[in-house]
Amino acid sequence: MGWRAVDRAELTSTAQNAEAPDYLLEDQVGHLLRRAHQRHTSIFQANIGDQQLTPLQFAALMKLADVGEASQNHLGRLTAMDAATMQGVIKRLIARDLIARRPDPDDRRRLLLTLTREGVALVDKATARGHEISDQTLGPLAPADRQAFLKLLRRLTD
Amino acid sequence: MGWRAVDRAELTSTAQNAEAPDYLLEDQVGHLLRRAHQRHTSIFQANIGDQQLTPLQFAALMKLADVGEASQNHLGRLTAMDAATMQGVIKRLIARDLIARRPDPDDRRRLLLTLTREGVALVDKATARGHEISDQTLGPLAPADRQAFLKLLRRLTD
DNA sequence: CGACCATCGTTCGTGTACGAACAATTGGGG
DNA sequence: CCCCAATTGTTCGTACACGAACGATGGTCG
Repeated sequence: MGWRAVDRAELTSTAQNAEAPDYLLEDQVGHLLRRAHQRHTSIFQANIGDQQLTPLQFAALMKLADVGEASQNHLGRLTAMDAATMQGVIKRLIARDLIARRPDPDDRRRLLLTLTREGVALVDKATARGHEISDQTLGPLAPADRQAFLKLLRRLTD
Repeated sequence: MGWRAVDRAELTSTAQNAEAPDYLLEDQVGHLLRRAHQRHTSIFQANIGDQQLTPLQFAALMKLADVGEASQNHLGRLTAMDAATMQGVIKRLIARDLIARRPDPDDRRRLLLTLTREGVALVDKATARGHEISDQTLGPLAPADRQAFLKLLRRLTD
């Protein structure tokens, strides 16, 4: 716990406002959501077992394994990425030969995405890791609280 | 609700895997945290009433108003931003003349940050907005569920 | 058919995120 | 007192995130 000495020093620093402020950052949902998400990505990186693979790339791969084939925008909606973000994610996955892209014969605007053999292999290998990551992220919660938390969290998700 | 027609089309697309996949993206904490955070930043932008002000810039301002004065790294720890991220946030706030920077006479490594008069004025104006944003983010939850949710969320926050 | 509007993929610009490396400074131990 | 480890702020590179604008294609409706 290397933070103790540091934190003690922080407290003695510049406590200008003795009165309780009317806006406490630590109590705001947005800040807590951001920090929880930060913690999750940190857990992801430490456990996914592939230094290059990011959470969004993983999400795109898993979703593609789920639906089999999809256009970029479609996959973007399924994974909650806009078209511009999708560009970069797809580009990097193609560069690693994890997915392939071919024009849709029925709609010349669309590019259909599929997993390559390497992509399928990576999905197979990483699926268990993904579950471990989710478990570890929820680790601080009592098992009985986890479903309740997920249920509430899902309501804040449009 | 302009998504209905679109969503119906999605469902008819490419349902390759009839069996239930062993990894459902929609059920993973990380994905839900990301989406909830996305929704929050969207609510923030629509309600903060300052087109240029971002959630992190707002957090830095509010925290600075709270502690009065802090070095960059110190403020970074208080707002959960690393030193590199802090660079950009501070640079933009200084460019808008919302905060000022002066060397710490007791430690020549440090740069002390304080709110300018404009910064204080903006904080005063935006505090109520901040509370509204938090309320609206928690809007989908029943009032009785909100504290329970925040309590659980706080546990996933290191 | 032809005007019109939605959708698809792309690019640009700005703003988080963060690992890594760096020079300057500080504080502590020998 | 000197050495050394830790801290501070900075820069670089990569990867999300998303608004905005764009050209190309597709479907619809008069």
